[in-house]
Amino acid sequence: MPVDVAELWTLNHRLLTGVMNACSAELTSLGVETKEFFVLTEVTASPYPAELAATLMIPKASVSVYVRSLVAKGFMRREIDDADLRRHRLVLTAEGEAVRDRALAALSTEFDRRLARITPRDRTELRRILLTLAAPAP
Amino acid sequence: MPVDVAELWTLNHRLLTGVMNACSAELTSLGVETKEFFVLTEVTASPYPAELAATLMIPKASVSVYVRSLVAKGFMRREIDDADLRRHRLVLTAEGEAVRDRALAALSTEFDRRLARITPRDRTELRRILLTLAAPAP
DNA sequence: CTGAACTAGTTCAATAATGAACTAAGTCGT
DNA sequence: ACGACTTAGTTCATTATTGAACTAGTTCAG
Repeated sequence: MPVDVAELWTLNHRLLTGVMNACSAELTSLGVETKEFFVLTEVTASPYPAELAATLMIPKASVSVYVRSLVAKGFMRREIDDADLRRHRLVLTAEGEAVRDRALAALSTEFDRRLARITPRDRTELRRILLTLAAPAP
Repeated sequence: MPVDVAELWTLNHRLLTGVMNACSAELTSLGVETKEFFVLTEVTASPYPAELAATLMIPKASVSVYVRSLVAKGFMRREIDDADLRRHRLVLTAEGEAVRDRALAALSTEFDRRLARITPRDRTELRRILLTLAAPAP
């Protein structure tokens, strides 16, 4: 059976959108937008805007917007990087970490509702396969 | 090992965006936008705007926009549904089918480059798992 | 019948996303 | 230590997306 790109895309899109929609009320009450949420979860691993844009594969102009908003809400702050004055090191505030964790928990609950449909072994498989596929082109 | 929602989302996003980016030149030369492409591939299975909006999980206002553009380009046409005069049955033109197939081929080539990293059995697994996860909430 | 409630699709005004141009800082020749 | 090139980040003008209001057709209870 051939694996059809468009089908996989649609499935992925449905999965992610479905989970997101189910949690949007929760995220809204935490005061965080969908795109901002992904910045919140990645910023510790990739603490500079350019790095975030690269890992999350979103335009850096968009990262600017999300970071500005997150800073305005008090979820993170910019620090000048002593080693390279062009760079803004992004640091989560305590509130930012709390919101990230609560949002992650809400998403996980909904996602687990779906993951419950498949076996634990399948979950590990899925992660392994996606890790391989999503790696940058060689 | 816990499966982290945000991680899966990021992986998915990277995979799909990466494949799309690699093909954007091809799609552009075929005269079709990314979102429009998914409408093109789904319209045979879901020939009405409202149905498309539901399966693709995009707002119906957006479907309106994409369909308008695809019709303007001569890739599909609207027919009034005899059974329900409110409905627009969408039909691909010969050119629309040709473009869909060529776009699908381009995407598949790029996607296969990535799928080549995993075994055929894993591909089937992936599809099976996503089918289960992406089904509408019970 | 009638009209209230519903559904398909569109339009439009408002919002969100982003390419391109820009500023500032860093690096590397020579 | 200079100029040419590269990189980080922002800004802004433009385009893309979409919620909400709307039109038109359908359904169905009374």
